[in-house]
Amino acid sequence: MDETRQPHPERDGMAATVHPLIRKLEQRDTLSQNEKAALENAVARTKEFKADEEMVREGEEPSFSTLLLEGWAARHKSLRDGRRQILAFHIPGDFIDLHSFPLKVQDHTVVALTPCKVALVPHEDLNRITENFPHLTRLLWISTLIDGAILREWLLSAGRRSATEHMAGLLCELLMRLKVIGLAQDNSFRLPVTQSELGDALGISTVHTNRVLQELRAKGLVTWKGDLVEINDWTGLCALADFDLMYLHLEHRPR
Amino acid sequence: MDETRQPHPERDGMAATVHPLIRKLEQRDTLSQNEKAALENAVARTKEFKADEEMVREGEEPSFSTLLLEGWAARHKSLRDGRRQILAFHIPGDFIDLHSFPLKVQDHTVVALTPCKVALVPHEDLNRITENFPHLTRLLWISTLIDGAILREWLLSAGRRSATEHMAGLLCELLMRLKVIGLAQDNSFRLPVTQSELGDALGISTVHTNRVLQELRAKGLVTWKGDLVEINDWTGLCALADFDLMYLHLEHRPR
DNA sequence: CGAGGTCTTGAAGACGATCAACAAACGTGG
DNA sequence: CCACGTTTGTTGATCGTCTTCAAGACCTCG
Repeated sequence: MDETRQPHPERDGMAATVHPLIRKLEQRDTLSQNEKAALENAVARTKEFKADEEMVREGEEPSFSTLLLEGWAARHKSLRDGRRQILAFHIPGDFIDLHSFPLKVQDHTVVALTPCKVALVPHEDLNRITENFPHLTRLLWISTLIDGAILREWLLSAGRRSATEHMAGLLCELLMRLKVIGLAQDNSFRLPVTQSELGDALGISTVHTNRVLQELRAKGLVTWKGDLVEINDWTGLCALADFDLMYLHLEHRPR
Repeated sequence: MDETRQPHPERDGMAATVHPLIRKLEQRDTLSQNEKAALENAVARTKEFKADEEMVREGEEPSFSTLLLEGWAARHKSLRDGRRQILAFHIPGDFIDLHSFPLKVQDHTVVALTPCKVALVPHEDLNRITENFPHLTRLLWISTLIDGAILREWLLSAGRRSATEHMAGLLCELLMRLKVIGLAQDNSFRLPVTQSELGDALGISTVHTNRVLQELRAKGLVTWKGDLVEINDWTGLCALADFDLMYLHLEHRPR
């Protein structure tokens, strides 16, 4: 069974927690017990989505934000004629619509790529956090800023990297992000995403996506076994992509 | 003389203020007198840059953030071999590196496209704002989130729009943003940006940029007189670009 | 076992890149 | 104010990456 596609129904009997978010934040700065408790208490309830379900829709004004606990999701926008661009891949620990808290209106759609489990965090609780926990507020702010930093790298890739370089860079990024939350061991991870979806993320056709992946395999950089990706030549992949992980802001420091 | 290239040395004898930022924020929500004063007081000093000077550099850890008061600037990232992507155009009222306040490290460079005047806002003052003005903090947060929303639209354009559609969309966006700060009258504005820079923003070559602009002019959508752009057919331009200004989050509402 | 989705392959064509050259505009110094 | 060099804008020709269309193989799941 595919671990990322099938969430554990009741991992060791405990209720879902904001654990992957805390892990992500603690990668960047230290959290006090109070701050962790404030995050835990902010979760009103959890919810599950099936694959391909829309989790948040463009134009909505949600009264809560959605924290991804298990599964993969993607933000995307489409043009009227159907051309679609994926704007981000999201993994556990990512707030998929935290920006709708200050912004109020959701300006794009988020879809579940696999079955997903999420925590719903009411905006009034987030408001309370901004009133009482300035440091934690900055950390939440940071998590939206890292989304922005990744977006900038994606734009650089879309504009100036070849399709092959772009794909290489995406794989580098995903490995690093998955490692933070413990979903990648060594240099391999599960990527439960179709080639069509990968193409929508790079802004290329499905056919070309297929050829790009073949090229990466032919060069001995990566191996695919089902949805299990193994990076065989990390150095080579980084060199091809001109990958510099600075943009992920993984350093631990006072923020 | 070109108004945007040549900042007024001493506009009616007053010192520079954060006025364009306040104008930008008040477009989205109401500011109290205290909040406006807190912003004004946060400005340590102003500074000027010549055209083509780097205002913030990748890898720096600035102790202040930079608010653009006059002139145009651009964020960009480059690959090792020199391919460059412009990630955003910035106009007065934009915080060009507010994200370096929570993030600490600047992950890309910002360059002055014209002579620029900026206000320097020490991070310790911003910290004080996050401690004492939660609502104002959310508004600052919003300003980084709008940058992110624009970035998502740019990524959609880079990935899925043709070069011509992309250019049309950029012109639509710039007109709307310039109107907010009073730098566009009717449907025309000064665009002190070379075709090479426009190409770096769209991720296309300079030659192709030139041909795209010719196409827009041939279709009667826009007219150029030096750096003065006039949009002759707003509806047509929006239709070509599939432009929807929702992503600019211009609505006034409690945040 | 059949059906629908996903992956793979080939061929033709479009969009945009690159190279090379020239024209126009601009700023600077004489 | 003109002369001159540099930057910016324009044009044509050729080339390459990626798209589109079409079809077939594979694979997973009911």
